[in-house]
Amino acid sequence: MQYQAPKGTKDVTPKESYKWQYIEDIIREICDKYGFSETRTPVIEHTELFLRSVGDTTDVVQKEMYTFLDKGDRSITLKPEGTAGVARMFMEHGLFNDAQPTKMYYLYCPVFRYDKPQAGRLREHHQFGVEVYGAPRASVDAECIALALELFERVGIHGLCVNINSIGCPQCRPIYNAALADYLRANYDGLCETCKSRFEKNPLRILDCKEQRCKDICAGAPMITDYLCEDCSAHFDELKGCLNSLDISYKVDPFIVRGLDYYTKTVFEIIANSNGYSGTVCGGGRYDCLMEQLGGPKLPGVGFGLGMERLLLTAELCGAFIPQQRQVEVYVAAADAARVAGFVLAAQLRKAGIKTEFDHVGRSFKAQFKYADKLNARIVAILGEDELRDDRVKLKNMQNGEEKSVELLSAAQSIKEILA
RNA sequence: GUGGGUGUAGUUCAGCUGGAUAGAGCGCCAGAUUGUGGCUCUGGAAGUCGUGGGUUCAAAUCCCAUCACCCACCCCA
Repeated sequence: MQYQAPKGTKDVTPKESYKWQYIEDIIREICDKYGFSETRTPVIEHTELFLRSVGDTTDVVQKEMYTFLDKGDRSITLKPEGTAGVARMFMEHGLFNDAQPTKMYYLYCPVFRYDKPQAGRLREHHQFGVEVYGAPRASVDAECIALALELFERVGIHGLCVNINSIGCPQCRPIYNAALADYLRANYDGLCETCKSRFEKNPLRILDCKEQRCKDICAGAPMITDYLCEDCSAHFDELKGCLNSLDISYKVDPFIVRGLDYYTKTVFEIIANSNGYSGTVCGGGRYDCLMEQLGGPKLPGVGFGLGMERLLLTAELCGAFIPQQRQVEVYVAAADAARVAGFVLAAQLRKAGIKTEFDHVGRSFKAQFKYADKLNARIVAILGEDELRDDRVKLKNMQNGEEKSVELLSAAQSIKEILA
């Protein structure tokens, strides 16, 4: 084949789009129930927005962004995550002037990261995410987690782990960072090479290292949870209390450090451990300083992002049943002499709200039947020369084989009776 | 970005210690069944053997490069 989709991108073929639609429908329904409204923001943003929000020392910004100059010499970036764009939209439209909180979600939002692709990790993937601004209490944090869990449950994904942590705020984190740096400096020689370089840029990231020697060192490192200020500590306690009250089981994992700089206080990850794919299927947290950092008012925020491709992959590995939504209700099979009449009948049935299919290939009468069967049509409306002459149509129920002849004019009514 | 594996019909794969017209299942099309599907049987279409180069009398098979996918690391959704 001469052309193929660019590396790390994936087509959704017409055979599988129903899976996406199924999940999207569930998402809309749940978000609506929780009081979230959909928002849509551009695929491109000014590069500066991501430098200021995601953070210019993060891997995402440093090596994974699709950045280019447009014809007006503006530096433009394909969005690598969903939060920054929504924050920008929120400020640009002065939504902070409305009664708060503002609860928003985005769906099928394309996200780009220049990374080495593998299963569940693409260069272009699609996110569903939730953003709440103007709600400082930890109950929203818990509400977001509950929303995500409800989605997973509805889709049929089980065996999930909720890991939470608090990474403090500008008050307490510097104190912790200093303590961590002191500890790591004392153990510097034992760290792996990448961690040695991390030490200068972002020592927090070392906690996330998968190398055993670094893990061993980190096991004895000071814990952020011991350094939280009163406010952060109370917030973290409130979150745990809220999760407990909803019977959501979770694990406090002091080693969760998110890769995006805007997080404060709550961070969480939902991990799938299904046979085959195991990894983060949802990640999020609180970003109380983001809005201010971007030059807006001081307004707390919280949310999460969730990769749709990973969600779908995990659902399939869990053996989740995803119903095929469309089913042909009537296939109009017409003999050659009755083609025009059949074409018109199909149009009339559709007008009556019946899902109808008609032959546009020029198949033989018999082949039309075979094809109707392949489409899983529930009824075949037969228009032969006899029927055409008598202004009638024969309806065959494909499940039980029963046939009955009805007047052409009352076909829609008769079909509805059979379908009911 | 680092290391490893794999690329053969639409699809899943066989063939690979070099040898003649490159195979199978499923799918697709047609017929058996001259107005009636599923099952069965018969036939058919469909492949630059990922791409480019090299070795050789001869390459799907060996070598090199390249592209893509998969796995691990990194990072993340």
